Amino acid sequence: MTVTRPADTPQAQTHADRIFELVERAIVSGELPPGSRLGEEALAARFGVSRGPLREALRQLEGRGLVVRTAHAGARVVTLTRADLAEIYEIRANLEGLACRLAAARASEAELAALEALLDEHMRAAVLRADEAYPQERGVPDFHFALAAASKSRRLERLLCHDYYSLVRLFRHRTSHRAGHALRAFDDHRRIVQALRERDGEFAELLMRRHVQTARRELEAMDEVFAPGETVVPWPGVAAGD
Amino acid sequence: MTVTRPADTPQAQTHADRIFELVERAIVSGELPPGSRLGEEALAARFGVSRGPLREALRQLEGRGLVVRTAHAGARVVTLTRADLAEIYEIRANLEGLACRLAAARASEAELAALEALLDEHMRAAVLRADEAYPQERGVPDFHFALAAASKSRRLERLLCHDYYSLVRLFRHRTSHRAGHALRAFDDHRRIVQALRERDGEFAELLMRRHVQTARRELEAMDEVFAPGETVVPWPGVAAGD
DNA sequence: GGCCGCGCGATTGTCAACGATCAGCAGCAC
DNA sequence: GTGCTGCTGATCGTTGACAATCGCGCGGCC
Repeated sequence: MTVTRPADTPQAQTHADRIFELVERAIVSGELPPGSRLGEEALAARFGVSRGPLREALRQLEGRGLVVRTAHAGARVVTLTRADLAEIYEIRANLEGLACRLAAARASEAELAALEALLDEHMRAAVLRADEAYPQERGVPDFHFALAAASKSRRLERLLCHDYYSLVRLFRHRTSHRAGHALRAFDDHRRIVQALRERDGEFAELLMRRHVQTARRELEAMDEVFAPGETVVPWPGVAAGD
Repeated sequence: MTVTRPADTPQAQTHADRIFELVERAIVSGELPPGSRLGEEALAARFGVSRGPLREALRQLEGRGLVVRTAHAGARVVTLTRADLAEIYEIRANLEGLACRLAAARASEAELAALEALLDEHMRAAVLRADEAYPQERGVPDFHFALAAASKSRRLERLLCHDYYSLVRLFRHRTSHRAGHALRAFDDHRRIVQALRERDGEFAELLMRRHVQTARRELEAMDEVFAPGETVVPWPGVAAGD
């Protein structure tokens, strides 16, 4: 009983894992803006570790698409273009649609009830602060996360929540999220859950695809998502190489 | 102009990148069977590098889903279960379907012609050796690769050809690929290209989904894909944890 | 005056050694 | 005989230092 569960305690995490999460959070939150250089020594000093674990974390972040590395030239935070947004949301629409289709067939009654309770909670939160965005990372779990879990496909869930959500948040982190968007999104979610209730996978998939595509169009409409100032090219030098 | 292109010469590759590819190839080819332990020192000695670059390569492989790492316990080649096969092929069917839909709308005439030429070449190769499998990694480029490229979505292409194809080959590497499968697959491919020619994205998507799902069912039918002997559980100890 | 080559600084890639942690086993108490 | 405890061997995680490479500014040359 004196054994501390290594899977639960953050102590069991190795330094590289912790640095990975910290840098990921810094990138997604905008603290490390797109295109900014990630010097190894500087980052290592900032997080109080050596360059070894940091390099491993950087490799992992590269695999997740959050940083781009060029040999002997260092790592930078990825700079996403309009084409990237279109591609990411196209893929995400399909994948989340698949999650809906699977969830309609596999979700348990308890999971459906949990989804509905989640919607109720979101509505209450949205009513409380109408000017605020749709609740995210405010302690209240995300709708898309719960839905991915209900698909009962661990790989799909990991792909959606672990790999792609960071990229999506990279786009959303500076959007002001006017209230109209939150209400429309909430309505979409409600309709999707209803389709899930009726076990109509095809319809749920269609609704989810349209929901994601709507979000894409909304994001594409605002320019401030991409460039902080007016720099269209990520950084001078290698741009169209790969 | 005297500059040797660093992106083309293999010299520009760092050790970690090279080790990554080598270990990936060893895993996919079955040289490192599923569940086998990947001791750092042994691998480092085998490839003639230190443990530093090797650890980076292992991290990258973990991110790609080819190895599983547990802190302080080492890395092992991933052992894919029947559930994994179902999940992977379900996702792949959707993604390749998406690639078809995009390719139907975006592929240039030259790309379509190249796809048809590829099919001709495949047919000739299949006719030459009817007992052989569908031509793969024999110098002749893969059909699915060309199609992913034709989708004009770099991220989708990377996801399909770079991330998921290794997993698929992990399943296929020991299947004997009887001739019937090759012929049916070739016929599927021909029909898909025809739909692409007619710019019928919906139909091409449907065909591709069924094509992948058929491959899935065929793989599920043969037991030798999963366990080399009769060990159903990957390795004793932690099994259902994650 | 403009362009080319070149050395220097900074940064990355790599290595070998140190401390930390876990699995397995011998030994002892019950 | 059985269960626990402490050790030991091996392996992983981490560190600091060394070598290789690239970008950049200076000087020389056309």
